[in-house]
Amino acid sequence: MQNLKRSNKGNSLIDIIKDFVVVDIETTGLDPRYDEIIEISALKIRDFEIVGTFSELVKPTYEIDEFITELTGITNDMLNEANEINIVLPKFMEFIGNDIIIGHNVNFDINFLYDNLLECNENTLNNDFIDTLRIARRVLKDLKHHRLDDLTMYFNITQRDKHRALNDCKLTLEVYLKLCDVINNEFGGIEELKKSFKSSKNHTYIRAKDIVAATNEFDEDNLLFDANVVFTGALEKMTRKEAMQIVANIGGHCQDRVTKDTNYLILGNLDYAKNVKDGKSKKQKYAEELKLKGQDIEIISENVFYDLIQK
DNA sequence: TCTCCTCGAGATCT
DNA sequence: CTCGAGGAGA
Repeated sequence: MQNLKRSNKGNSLIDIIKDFVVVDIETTGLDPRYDEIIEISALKIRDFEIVGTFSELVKPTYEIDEFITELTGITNDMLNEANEINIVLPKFMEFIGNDIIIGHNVNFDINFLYDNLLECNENTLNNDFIDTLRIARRVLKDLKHHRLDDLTMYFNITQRDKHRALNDCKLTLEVYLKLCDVINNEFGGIEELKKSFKSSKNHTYIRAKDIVAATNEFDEDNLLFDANVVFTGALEKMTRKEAMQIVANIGGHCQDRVTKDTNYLILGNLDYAKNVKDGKSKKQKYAEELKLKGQDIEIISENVFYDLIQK
């Protein structure tokens, strides 16, 4: 594709700070190369309080489409009266100064601003920034989604109907303050959070031995009871982890790989695995080999597995 | 068995 | 970026 380096762009920080600016923009789409900024807003924060507000519509080169009007409530009529980007940007830059920028998925906003600034022949946008999305994903691991709407819902903050930049700044500010509370009260403090980002070995590997049965009441008639079970490939209806939990609850024993004790190999979808050439993983090949030698091992499809766990 | 590497998919912003 | 797969090497 394209090699957009954006040199001198600021660094992504993980921190609790009391002085900063919250930034949000509205655009005509998601791609900075083709889409335009139609609104820029910012809040200046000192000692966790709002001390200044910036909010301006920006007149784009092309008319905006219905989808964006529906999403934001911004119309072409409103934009016709607005200033163009080369007028608004310098004022915005003066407003934010050297402050650290906070935003939700803030790279989106910064990349748009950075590229537009470059086109207007201004300086580069080199402020450091803090991304509430990045922090939320780390400290609220149990949440399935971390969109701004999900977080305002989670924290019982007012819901938004349309996407307007200034309102979204205010919501992002509240989310950031709530996240700071979570970091302090539940995560063990900001240093603990920083540490969790520093250690590069955050990649968690699901190990069969980590799955323990949630019950002692086993159905001893189930074929999977006391059987050794291995999965290969991705299942359609659930994750590997969920499937292993079900097996454990039936009284089966999950393994990470096929061994001489394995009784069932369950085949998921291997399409995604580029290094599996002929459609069979190493687990499957080894299982077939063992079966030929007379081992009590069944190679079953995902659907047969679902039948087995029904009973 | 344990640790690390690679790769694809999905998430998030409008 | 983060997660969850397969796989290599010690």
